Amino acid sequence: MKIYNTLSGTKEEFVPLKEGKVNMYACGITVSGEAHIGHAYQALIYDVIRKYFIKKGYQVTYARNYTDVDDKIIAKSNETGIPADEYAENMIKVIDKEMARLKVGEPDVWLKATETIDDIIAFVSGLVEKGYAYPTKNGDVYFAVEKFPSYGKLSHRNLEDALNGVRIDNDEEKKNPLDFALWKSAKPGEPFWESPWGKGRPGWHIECSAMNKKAFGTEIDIHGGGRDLIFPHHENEIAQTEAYTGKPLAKYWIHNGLIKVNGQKMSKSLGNSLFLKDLLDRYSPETIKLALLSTNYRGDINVTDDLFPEAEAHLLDFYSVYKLAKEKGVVIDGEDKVIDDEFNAAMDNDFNTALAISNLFVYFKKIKAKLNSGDFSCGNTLAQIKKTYSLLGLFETDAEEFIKAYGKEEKIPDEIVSFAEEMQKARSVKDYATADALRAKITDAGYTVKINKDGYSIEKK
RNA sequence: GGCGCCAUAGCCAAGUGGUAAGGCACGGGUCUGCAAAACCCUCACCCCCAGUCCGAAUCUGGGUGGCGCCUCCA
Repeated sequence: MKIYNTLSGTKEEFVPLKEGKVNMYACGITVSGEAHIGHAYQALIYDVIRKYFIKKGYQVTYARNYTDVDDKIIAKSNETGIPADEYAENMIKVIDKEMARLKVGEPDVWLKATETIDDIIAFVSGLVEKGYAYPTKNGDVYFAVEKFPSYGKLSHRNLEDALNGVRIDNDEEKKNPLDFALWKSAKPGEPFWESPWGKGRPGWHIECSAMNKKAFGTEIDIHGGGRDLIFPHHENEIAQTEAYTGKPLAKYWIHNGLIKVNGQKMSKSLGNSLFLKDLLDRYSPETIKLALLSTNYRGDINVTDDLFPEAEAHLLDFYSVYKLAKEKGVVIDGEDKVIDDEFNAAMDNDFNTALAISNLFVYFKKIKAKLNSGDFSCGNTLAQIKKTYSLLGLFETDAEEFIKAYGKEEKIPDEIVSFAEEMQKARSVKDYATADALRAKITDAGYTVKINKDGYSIEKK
């Protein structure tokens, strides 16, 4: 099994720290707003990865966090008048609900920054004691990057490189512009906790280090997150944890690509964020998953107008094969080892869900051909596809239900049906002028009539 | 400016040494009064240059182009 490790920049054979066990951690959401498609993508990927490890027989512990105290949350709190902790708590509930709607599995361990404050303070104290961090007279505590020689090893930049890019105004109290806050003193009106350095709250990076330590102790197998977190977030996590524990934070670092919308980065300032809620209102959860998993997790996904509609059309097509098989009396049961083997082979190569999904088209094409030629020996294959691809969250709906819910066959108004009936009558007596006129009426009303061997069908356009 | 990632047909997208999966679109065909749908078929030497090798989309070097990060970000 191969995994691309950001740390080495190569695909590596996966060897767990402890045989048969996988400890993984993924950086979750800062709950200053609702979940967007990028959050969903990230949550989905690590859930799939977790499930695959379980399938391979590993005992997996998967931890995820919520950052529930930060500048943006405080800003939102001031904006809305809702206390910051309450705002964060509500947002977590909303996000959890949406993720559940998408049917993304929950991690084994949920962590929240505000529930880890004691650990964070102990962590920061330890770093100060060891000389890796220093408090300022304002009550802030900074990590001294120069004290950590391998700073930059994840993002592959050295201190000089990184320094080169610094472009923000810096706190004069900092010894090095790259030093980052472990603890921030509270300004009037901000939420705070008592600490050896006065009233304050944790910096972003230290939360993850402390939560990781809380959940797993020292070194973990896999640490994941969005690619935008490599620098500085994950770089800083490494510095903190390794300075403190003297041991590597994680053996494998994996990073998923980001979502773009029509070629542009999704951002608040551009106003082009796609919220999970809106997508779920328009498409089935399986559609969203199929679309997102059709690209390797490391690549960016460019969401264009037809990405989701196309995925939904594919799913409808797949489900229609199940429906057809059922109608032909095929008993969907049994095993097909080839399907599962091919799936595993794809996933063993850095979780290649894109390849696994493209295989589906080949399978269904063959099954369809079989069914149409009167060969009904595909019940085992159909059963296996359901079983194997449930790992990606696909084919978990009853075929008829799915088609009913997301297909184009909606209730057709009686008027339209009667037009179609008349049209058929006209056609039977070769009165094509009348037939065409009726067809035009139906089309104008927003429907399409399809003539086929057995009669006709009407679809909404 | 620094660092990183990427570059495969009109579009999306697999493929890490042996002569290019899959999807969408296009084109052709079967069917059809017409049309739609369905089904079948067709469609790329892999950004450029040089090198390594019997052999490279796949490895090395150099270009060119795009993106990301360096400020909060999944």
